[in-house]
Amino acid sequence: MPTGNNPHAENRARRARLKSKPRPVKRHVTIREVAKAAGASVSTISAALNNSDYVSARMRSRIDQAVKTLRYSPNDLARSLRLQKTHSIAVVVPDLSNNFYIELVRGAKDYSTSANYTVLIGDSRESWEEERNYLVSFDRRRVDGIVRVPPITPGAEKGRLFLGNVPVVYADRHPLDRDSYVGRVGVDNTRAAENATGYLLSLGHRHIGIITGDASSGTSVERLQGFLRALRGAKIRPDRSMIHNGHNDMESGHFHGMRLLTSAKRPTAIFCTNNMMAMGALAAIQEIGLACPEEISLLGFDDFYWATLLRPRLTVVRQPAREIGMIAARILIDHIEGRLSVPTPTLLNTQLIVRDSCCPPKKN
Amino acid sequence: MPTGNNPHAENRARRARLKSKPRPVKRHVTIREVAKAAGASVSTISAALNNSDYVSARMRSRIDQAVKTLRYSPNDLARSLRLQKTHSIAVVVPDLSNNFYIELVRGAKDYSTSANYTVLIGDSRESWEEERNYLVSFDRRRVDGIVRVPPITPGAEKGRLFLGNVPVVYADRHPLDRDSYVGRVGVDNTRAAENATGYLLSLGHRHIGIITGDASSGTSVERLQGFLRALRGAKIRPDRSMIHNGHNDMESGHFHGMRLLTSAKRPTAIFCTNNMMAMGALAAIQEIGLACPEEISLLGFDDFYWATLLRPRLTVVRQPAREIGMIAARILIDHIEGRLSVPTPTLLNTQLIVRDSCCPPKKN
DNA sequence: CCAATTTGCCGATACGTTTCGGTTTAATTT
DNA sequence: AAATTAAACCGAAACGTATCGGCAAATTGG
Repeated sequence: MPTGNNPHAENRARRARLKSKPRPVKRHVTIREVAKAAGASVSTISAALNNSDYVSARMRSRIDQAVKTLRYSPNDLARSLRLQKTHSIAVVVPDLSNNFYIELVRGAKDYSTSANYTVLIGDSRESWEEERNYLVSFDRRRVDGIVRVPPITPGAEKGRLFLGNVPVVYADRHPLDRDSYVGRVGVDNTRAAENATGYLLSLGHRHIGIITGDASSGTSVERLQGFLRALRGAKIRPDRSMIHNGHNDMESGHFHGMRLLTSAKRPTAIFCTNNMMAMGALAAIQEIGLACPEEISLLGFDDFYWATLLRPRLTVVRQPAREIGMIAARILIDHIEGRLSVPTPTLLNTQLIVRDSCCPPKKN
Repeated sequence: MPTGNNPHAENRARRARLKSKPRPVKRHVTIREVAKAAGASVSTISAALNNSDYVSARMRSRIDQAVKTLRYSPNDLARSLRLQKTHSIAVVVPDLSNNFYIELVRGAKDYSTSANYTVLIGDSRESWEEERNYLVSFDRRRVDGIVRVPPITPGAEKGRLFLGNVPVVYADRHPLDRDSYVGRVGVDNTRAAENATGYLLSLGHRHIGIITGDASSGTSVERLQGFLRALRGAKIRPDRSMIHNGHNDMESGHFHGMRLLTSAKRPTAIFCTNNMMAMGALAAIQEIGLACPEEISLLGFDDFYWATLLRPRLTVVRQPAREIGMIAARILIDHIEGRLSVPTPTLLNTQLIVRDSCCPPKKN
């Protein structure tokens, strides 16, 4: 029995009022109704459901029964509100149609699941505005942390959004300027690009074009630097006209591929710093009707499951996408749960997957 | 000033207690602190933020000020709890690495955004268990509705989960048994498959293999039926050994492609009822070293952006993936907001995209 | 057999919002 | 000038859950 003066009438009245306006179809069953059905108090139900505390076997089975017949589904909104914790993280990537990010997301998801966290996915499509929308939305949802792969586009991130106090770990890409984060995981881009370029050099190429991402991204810059370093190592003066900045999508790979292939001094090889641009460049090659690799070698970054279906089968630098996602999630969750660590960048190894799209240049 | 007896001490104490255990790093700014900073009451802040009600220009600017300096970010958990509405829907698809579903998700997302709804993405990877996890998780999050593309696998959905009262619309695939839903959108699979098969017949093929999905899916069944109907229309007895059931992934496309291609009476054409299996079959063709399309024609279902990069460029039945997602979201949201409609299936048009992977069979 | 534990359960409170009904002050009407 | 109305704001009560201190009853120890 309620101890105070009877609040039932009031409750009823308020409820009716609330209902009157937008007329929600059907209410969800609450823990209170379970309590009534099981002849127990709300707190007991709660205790039983979070199987902690003392609750007798008899009571527990009565509760299970009630839960089942009422089809009770706990309200995570209320739960998270009370707990001041959602047990969820967000992963925001720039392009879900890029298989690399799917793998990354899946890695993050799998780790999170094993750590009892839920994952929310954002797909910013290389747009700062879209990404911002996702970030504020996730922030308002009070995710416990965010794995972020920011867009790369000129114009950069204007306004510099501040997410409350949500910890962020950067994966794959990272911003150039000092941004606060609790972790960062990716690959040693400079070394990977240097090695890859070295491979082309070893085949005998001296005139190599590169299609890389925008210079506002640390990742793109590093890959370009690796490229340049390899050239310098081989005593080759980099040719300004051989360096093109794309947007990490197929279209700009195609566009800049076209420009490279139709330029006065056509390169004998093209290095693309991500998979989408490599595909775009391949499209350009096919369109012009050049024989690949005989007339033009093509080297990509990121592997993808249909790379072997292409003709020629694409030679690429493989990044461990799945691991990047897993480790990003791990670092993030470790931080959330107070297992601190210094935010030193975690760098994973890349691997050059040699297939058919590169060969020595034709002598002329 | 508080009117009752001073509750501050108590609050402080409880807060300390709450904090003591897992030690949350830093609390979020609440509307109450904004109220204090702006010298207004909580209800006024709320009114201002949801720019409704009467709030003077002066007050509004004071509030804006406070919001900005405090970096206030409203708590959507509390908001949704109070509102009994999350303004979000979930989209659960079976395979995010299949570009078809990315497009579908993006369509749903774009429509939802325009209707002021947020989208949560689930990727069940063709696993009933995974899908179930997503569904109950989204249900507990109290999404307002779900766009569902269930997995296709033998073993089917055991236990038949009941999501509270969350409205569901099926997209692309739909279950065979009577399941309750508020809408369903896809294509006329039977007709699409019949037309596609008709195209192969018109090229002169009489011996056609098909790789389709599991028979537990209405969609797969319909596509198979369309195939059979076309054969019957051409007075051809379907050959049981030409019909293979895969799992809608590349691996099974490869597997069954192999079996078809190495069978005693090799077909002159193969029809795959989704894009992943088409790619798998192509891999098999390449592996065996058959000339496509001269020795074996290949026809796929679903278009994808790199279909023209493959050699031969793939001929496919294109489904309007993006539209399917958009319309699914529209139907769902219409339902949520009480704009009712009869749950009659919405069928969109497919289109046969003729490229290079089909040609008349060789005379022998 | 009584005191001290332990076991099993319950009531009340707070998490951060929104909303409804009031209340005060200012503006308008009679 | 008094009475009505409008404008601008506020207090309190939920939304559904978890937790903490209490309180009986059952169990134990001496």
